[in-house]
Amino acid sequence: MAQEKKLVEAITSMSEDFAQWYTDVVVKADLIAYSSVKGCMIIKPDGYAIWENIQHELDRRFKATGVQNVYMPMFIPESLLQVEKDHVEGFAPEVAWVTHGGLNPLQERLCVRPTSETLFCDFYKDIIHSHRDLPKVYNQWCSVVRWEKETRPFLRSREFLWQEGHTAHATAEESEERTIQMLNLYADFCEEVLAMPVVRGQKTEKEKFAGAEATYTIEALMHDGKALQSGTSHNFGQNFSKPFGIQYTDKNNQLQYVHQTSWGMTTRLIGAIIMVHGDDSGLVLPPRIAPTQVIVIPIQQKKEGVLEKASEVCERLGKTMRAKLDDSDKSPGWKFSEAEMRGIPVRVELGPKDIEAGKCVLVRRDTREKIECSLDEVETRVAELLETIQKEMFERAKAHRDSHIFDAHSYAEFTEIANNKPGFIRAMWCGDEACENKIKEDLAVTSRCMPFNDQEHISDVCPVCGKPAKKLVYWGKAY
RNA sequence: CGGGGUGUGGCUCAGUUUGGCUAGAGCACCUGGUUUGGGACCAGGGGGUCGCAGGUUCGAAUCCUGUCACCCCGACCA
Repeated sequence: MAQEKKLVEAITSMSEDFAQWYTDVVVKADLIAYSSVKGCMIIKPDGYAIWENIQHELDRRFKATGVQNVYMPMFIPESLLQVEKDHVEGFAPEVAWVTHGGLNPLQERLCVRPTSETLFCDFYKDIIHSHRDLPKVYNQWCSVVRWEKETRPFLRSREFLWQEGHTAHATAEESEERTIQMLNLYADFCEEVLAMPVVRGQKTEKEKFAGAEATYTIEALMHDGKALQSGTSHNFGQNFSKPFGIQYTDKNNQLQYVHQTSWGMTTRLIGAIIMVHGDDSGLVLPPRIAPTQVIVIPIQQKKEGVLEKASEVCERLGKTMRAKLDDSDKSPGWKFSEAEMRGIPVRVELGPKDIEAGKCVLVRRDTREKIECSLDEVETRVAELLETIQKEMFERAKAHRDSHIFDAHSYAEFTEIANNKPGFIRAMWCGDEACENKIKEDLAVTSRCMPFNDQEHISDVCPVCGKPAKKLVYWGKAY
C-alpha cells in the first residue's frame, strides 16, 4: 500500500505537545503571522476581528460605568518614568528606548510606553484642582511595548494591544470601589462573553503591580492546567499622587492628594480563548466573540441552484447574526476542516438532496453534533444553537476548571500535587514572602491570588513553615 | 545573559560527512479539464544561486575564517 499522503500539515495533538498545539492553532486558524521583527506578531484579519469584538463589548461595558476614552503619547521622558520608585524598578528592565530624533541624539531619552501611569499622572496633576474635577475616569486603547526575552503569540509579545483605564478619585473608598467594580466587569465579561470561568482575588505583595497598594486579578485555568492572569485592576491609593503632586482642594478648602486606580486587559485574552476552548481540530470560538458565527457550505455547488440557495440561506442568517458563505472552489471536506480550524461555532451544510427535501444540516463546532433542520426555520434554529453552544462551552470550561482544583494541607501533599496534577492548588498561607519564594524555587509554582469568594479555612497552618495561617491562596504554574 | 541547534523557492525539508555535470522533493501557487455529503484527481506551468562577507580551489550549498539572524532549554514578565 502506498505511503499515506499528507494532505494537510496536521495540528499537533494537545496531549502530545501542548505548546506546539497552541502554536499550530494560532497559525492554522489564520490568526497571526510572524513578522520580521523578533517578538512582534502580525495580527491577521481573523485574529484582529476577535480583538475588535472584545473591544466593542468591553468598551460598551466601560461606558455604561462612566468611562471616557482618551489617547496619550506613546513616548515617556525618562525623568517622568522615574518619578515613582517601585514603578521604575518594575519596568526599567523591559523598556525600549528612543535615543535619537532623526540624526541627532535626544537630550533626554524617551521610553516607548510599557504602561501609561506616569503620563496619566503628569496629565492629571495639571487638570485636577478641585473636588469638582473628580472623579476622572479615563481609558485608552493602544499598544504598549515590553522587551520580553521569551515571546509567544498573544501570550507574550514585545508589543501588544490593550486598554488601560486610569482613574483619579477624591477618597480611598471611591478608588477601592472602582478597582473592584472594574475587576468584576472583567470577570463578568470573561464568563458571559468568552465563556471562560475565572477566579477573582487579590495578588500577594510579591505579585502585585509595581507601585500599587493592592492588585486584584482574575485567573483562568487553561486546558493544560496552567493558570493565565487574564485581567488586573490596581488600587494605587496615593502612591502615585504624592510623588506626582496630584492634589485638589476639598470642600473644606484643604489640599488633598487624589486616590487612583488603573486596570487593563490585553490581546492575551485571545490566547486564553484558544487554550480554554480549543481542541485537536483547532480553534473553538464562543459564539458571542466569533467573528463568523455561522458558515454556509454548499455541497456540489456547481449543480443547478445549489449556490443560489446557499447564498439565499446565508443572506437570511446574516440579518440576525454574523454569517458567511464559503463558495470557494475547494472540496466540501476541505471547507469542513477549514471551518473547524477557524473555530466557527456552527456550520450549515446544504446540497442538492437537502434542497429537494427543504432542509439542511447544522453542525456544532464544539461537539460536532449534526442536526437536521428545515430550511424554513433555519434562522431560529441556528440562533438557538448559538445560545446553547455559548452556555455549554462555559459549563464545560467550568467543569474542567473545577475538576482541576486541589487542596493541599501539608507541604508533602502540595509537592505531590504540583508535580503530578496540573491545575490550581488551594492552600493556606502564613503571609510570609519567604514561604512564597520557597514554593516558587522548589516547584515553579506561584501564588495566583487570594480569592474573594472562596475563603475557606482548610487548615490552621502554612504548609511551608508550619506557622499559623489565615489566608487561603490559589497557587499554580502560570503563563 | 548562560547552554544547545538551525539558516537551501511562500512553507517543511533532502543534498554538506567524502567539493564535480543543468540544485532536488512534498506542500502551496498559476492554466485547463474531470470532480464535490470529511482536507479530490489528471495534465501542463512559474518560482530558489543555497543567510551575508571574505578566503582556499580548475571547480564551493558542500572546506576554512568572520559575521548576522532565527529557534529550543534555563533566570525576568499582561
